[in-house]
Amino acid sequence: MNQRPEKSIYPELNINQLQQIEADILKFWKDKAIFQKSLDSKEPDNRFNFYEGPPSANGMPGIHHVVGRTYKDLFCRYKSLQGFAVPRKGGWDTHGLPIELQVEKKLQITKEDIGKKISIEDYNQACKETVLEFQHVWESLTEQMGYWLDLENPYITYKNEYIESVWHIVKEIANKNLIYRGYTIQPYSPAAGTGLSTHELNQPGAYKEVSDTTAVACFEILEIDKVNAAFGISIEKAFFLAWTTTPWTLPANTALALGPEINYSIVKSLNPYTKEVQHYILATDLIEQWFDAKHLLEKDKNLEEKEYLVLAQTKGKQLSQIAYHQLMPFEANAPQKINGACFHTILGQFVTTTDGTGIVHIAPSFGADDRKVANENGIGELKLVDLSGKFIDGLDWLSGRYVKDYKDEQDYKAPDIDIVISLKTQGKAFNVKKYIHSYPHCWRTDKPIIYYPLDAWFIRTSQIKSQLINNNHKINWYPESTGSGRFGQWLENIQDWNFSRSRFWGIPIPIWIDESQENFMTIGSISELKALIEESLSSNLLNETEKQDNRKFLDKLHSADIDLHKPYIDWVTLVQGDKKYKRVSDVLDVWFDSGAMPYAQHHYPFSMDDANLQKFFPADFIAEGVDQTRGWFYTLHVLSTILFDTPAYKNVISNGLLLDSQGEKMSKRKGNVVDPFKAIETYGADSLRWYIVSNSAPWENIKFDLKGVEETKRKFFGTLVNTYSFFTLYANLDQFIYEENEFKPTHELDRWILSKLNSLILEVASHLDDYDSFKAIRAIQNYLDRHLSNWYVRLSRRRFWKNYETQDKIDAYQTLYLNLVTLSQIMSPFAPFLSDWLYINLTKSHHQVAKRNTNYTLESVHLSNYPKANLDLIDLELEKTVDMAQNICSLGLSLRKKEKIKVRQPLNKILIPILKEEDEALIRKIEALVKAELNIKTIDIVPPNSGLFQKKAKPKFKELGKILGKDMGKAQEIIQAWTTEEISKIETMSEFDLDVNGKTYRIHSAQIEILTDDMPGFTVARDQGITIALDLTLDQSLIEEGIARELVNRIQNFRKEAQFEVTDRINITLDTIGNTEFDKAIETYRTYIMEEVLADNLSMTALPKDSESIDINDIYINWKIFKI
RNA sequence: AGUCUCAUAGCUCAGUUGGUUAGAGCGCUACACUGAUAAUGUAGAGGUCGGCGGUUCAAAUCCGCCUGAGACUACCA
Repeated sequence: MNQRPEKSIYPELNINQLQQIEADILKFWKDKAIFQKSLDSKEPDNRFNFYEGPPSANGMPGIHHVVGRTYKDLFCRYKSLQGFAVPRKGGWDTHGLPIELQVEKKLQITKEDIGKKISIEDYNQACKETVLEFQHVWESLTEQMGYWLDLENPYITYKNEYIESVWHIVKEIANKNLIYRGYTIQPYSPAAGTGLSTHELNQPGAYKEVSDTTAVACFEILEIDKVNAAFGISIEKAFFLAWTTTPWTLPANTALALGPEINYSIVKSLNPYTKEVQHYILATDLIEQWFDAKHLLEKDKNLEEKEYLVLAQTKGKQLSQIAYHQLMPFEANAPQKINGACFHTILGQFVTTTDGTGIVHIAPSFGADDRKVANENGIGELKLVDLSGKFIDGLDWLSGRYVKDYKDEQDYKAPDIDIVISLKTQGKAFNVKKYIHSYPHCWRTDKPIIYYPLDAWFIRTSQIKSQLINNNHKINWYPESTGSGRFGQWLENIQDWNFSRSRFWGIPIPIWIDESQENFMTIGSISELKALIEESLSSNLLNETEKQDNRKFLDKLHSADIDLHKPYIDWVTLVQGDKKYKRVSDVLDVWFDSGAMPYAQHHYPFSMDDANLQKFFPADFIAEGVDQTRGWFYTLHVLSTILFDTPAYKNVISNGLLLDSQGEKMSKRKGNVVDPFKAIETYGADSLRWYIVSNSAPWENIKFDLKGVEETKRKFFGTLVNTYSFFTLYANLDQFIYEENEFKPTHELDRWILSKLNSLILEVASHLDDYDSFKAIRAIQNYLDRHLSNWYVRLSRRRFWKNYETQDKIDAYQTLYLNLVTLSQIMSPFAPFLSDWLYINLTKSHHQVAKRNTNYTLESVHLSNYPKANLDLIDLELEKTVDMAQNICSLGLSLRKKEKIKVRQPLNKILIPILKEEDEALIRKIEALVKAELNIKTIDIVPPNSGLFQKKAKPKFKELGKILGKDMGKAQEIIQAWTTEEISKIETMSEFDLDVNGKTYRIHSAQIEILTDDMPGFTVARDQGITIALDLTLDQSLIEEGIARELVNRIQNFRKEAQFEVTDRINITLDTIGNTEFDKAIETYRTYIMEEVLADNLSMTALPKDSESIDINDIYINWKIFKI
């Protein structure tokens, strides 16, 4: 062995250094602008476009953000390695409700205070300051986790350029006549005077258990003939029964809905309040809900109280379009006030018989479902409650009363009560009772909400449904099911997109509407706005204030501090023709902001023309959480379909969610959140990333457990560090430097691991091309752990120990080096830090000797090219053979274990029976390996027909199943019962007849699988078709060799404990205390022992009794060992 | 309520187009190995593949229903 050199070529590496390495590499990337170089070094038109879904930086990032970003970074780095330029512009989502709510909380105000206690200007300023409050934290996480993203020039959605692009898009959509004004039924809080988002409704505690008055109302039928016809009866008067938990909506009733396939009965009974005999229609299944079955009569008679009779039954579809009398007619809800048909029955699939009467009271302005079914049937609607929650004028005794107690009035009486009393006295109520149910409440006022029609702007997405679906088919979804299922289903049932929000902090909708509320115009750019303002100023339609405001805005436009947000934009009043246009005060849905990102991030079309945009559009790849399906994924898709009729992205991963180790969603409330910074600090970003990716496929949920990260670090990175350390230990001693051009491996192990390596290169690439990072990373793990470390290195160790330069040793170095460098490249998308460290430190030495610029002389692994598989080096036959060797060794070791014979004790031979002559050559190839690994002298191969072992046969089910069909089971029994002789006979034939259940089948021998079984007289082990037997007899020479090996082992342990250097030489004195067997063993193996332990002298002398002693197979000897 | 996903060892997960001993890692137990050593090997215990039914010669795998977990959307008259 060479002397330890002064300088190491390859620095040492320890598992505890990983965090320091990450910090060093980060600094290196920054100092040398490696990210920028990775973009610049590629052919600019060979682009792989990635879109970053903008996070909002108004809060701390969580560990789940690391998950999505790991996948984003992984595939971008991989594509970069493959030679693509992968621009990755960062972005920040800056608008939206969560931010507004956060600011309201911070300022301790509510929405109503905005514009009163605080000016919109100040409010929006506060939002702007809040929204990027945590930007530096996000940037620091991005950096620390190794997510390469252009943070220098991010797109920010509140910037004027961004807003202008969005305006352009809104105008484009308007130009296609896809924008209209309408209203939506939204949760509305009369107490707070504001609409609520579903998000607010989902606040904990928003749903409360309340006790409400419910009523079953009786709607008297007008067209009784139709009822008689449908039931085949003849009566004069009948009622539909409909149940409601909100009697106050009954004046607004305009229709009744029945289920087409539901059975309805007509029941004769007394009205419980008026005691009149009447006929009622309700769902058959629900009769017993309202009538006591024990009072059911078989035959008609004079009805007593509670008694009832079922006259006839029919399907709901027979009862459609039947007119009824209005339940509660007033002036304000007279038919002429209704903008459509009214007071007849309609059919709705949503009607169920789970509760109520199977007939649903429809008040279209107070329920989304109601409105939908009403629209479909041309039913009109009534808005009988104003925005403060009061009944409007024209409703007699109801007018002016609050629907619910919004004001905490002293003597408040719910209109519900008066309504049901009124119905009772008129014989229009069948049942009235209290009912406890959960109902949404306003989280600010604690008052019940109502569903109320509010003005809103829509994009006619339903009109472009087929385009949307068609374009969705062009997208590769990972997993596929999200695209066809969740997203596809959503598109199939698409509703028009309500893209307006009556909030303040958002992109102002660039729409101006005239006083009639019928005409509107859309502004698509700042210059257009400017021109129109100037034009409007010359019109005499504007009053002085309006002109002043316009001028004020114009001044702002000309100055540098122009801000397109509210309130400034609301100053603008426009004139066109003879009409004055005021701006719609709403802002855009934030999802519109992010969906516009492909265009707005480039300030398209103002700073980038169409031709250039096409270079960055559509995205080749995006990745976000599955919860974005109806968020970002959707709005990207809608906008690109409208603008260019193409998808906005070609490949999309919808990654799963991050749950805690119990499978529960992480939330601050539960206190089960994991701090990403802490995780990175403790285990390193590489370990964290590796854990995430190797845990499951990207689209599966992850049950996150820090213990798993630790295990990853220990298992994978520990093994990697060990393998590298092994290499450097000897490579430094021998001053090894890789020579790339002259390498022709000859050693079986070298050829094998290189074959494995090249197979790995192909396998990883093919999985990553499928966006299956999980399979890719598992392949890498398997290769490193099972093949490179635990087989190649373990078996090759002796080759590195050799004392002199041989071709074999150089080959071993070359092979291991090649594996390590290639591995650093393959794993670089997954573990960008350590892989770069490895690459840099392994290739540094190579830079000087390299004759040209190659894949191994680059500044960083991330600038290198994905290794090209050398197909010539892939030898599947060899890979299979080594698999067999591993198998044999494992079997051999298990036999030794069973027989309690240490591996250090050499044994004479093992026996391996083979079924085909050609297998012998295979085994001979790996003979040396197996012999060394199992510490045996020879391998005896037992030829097929030696009669020494038994055979077993098994049908090949896949092939024979088709032929034998039902007889398969019986055939299996027959075949497995065959004796060794019968099997041997079958083997000589290519085909034979098999009788099963009286039928004869012609079967090929190849359709039978033959296995080796027992070897009588030997202890055998069997697995995967291989059987081995171990010869356990020990002779004197084997025992002596065993002693020598034990001694070497003890001396090596001593050297280690005494912390001798690997190269230190020693002197040994031994005293066997008269044990002649030991004396003889040591004499025989003297040279072997001295070589193994680097001893210059080995003397056998008596030592003092109190000398250090050592135990070998329960025999004690004394020794003395010196370092020279 | 609708749409979708998931359910395999104590834990985290594999299991290709259905094919006969259902695998790996962790953890546990025992033994071994050890000049890569906070590493490693071998072995053991641990599974009616969520339940029921169906298709098939053959089901963890395909189909139906149910149960449980989760996501999104909507909302209960």
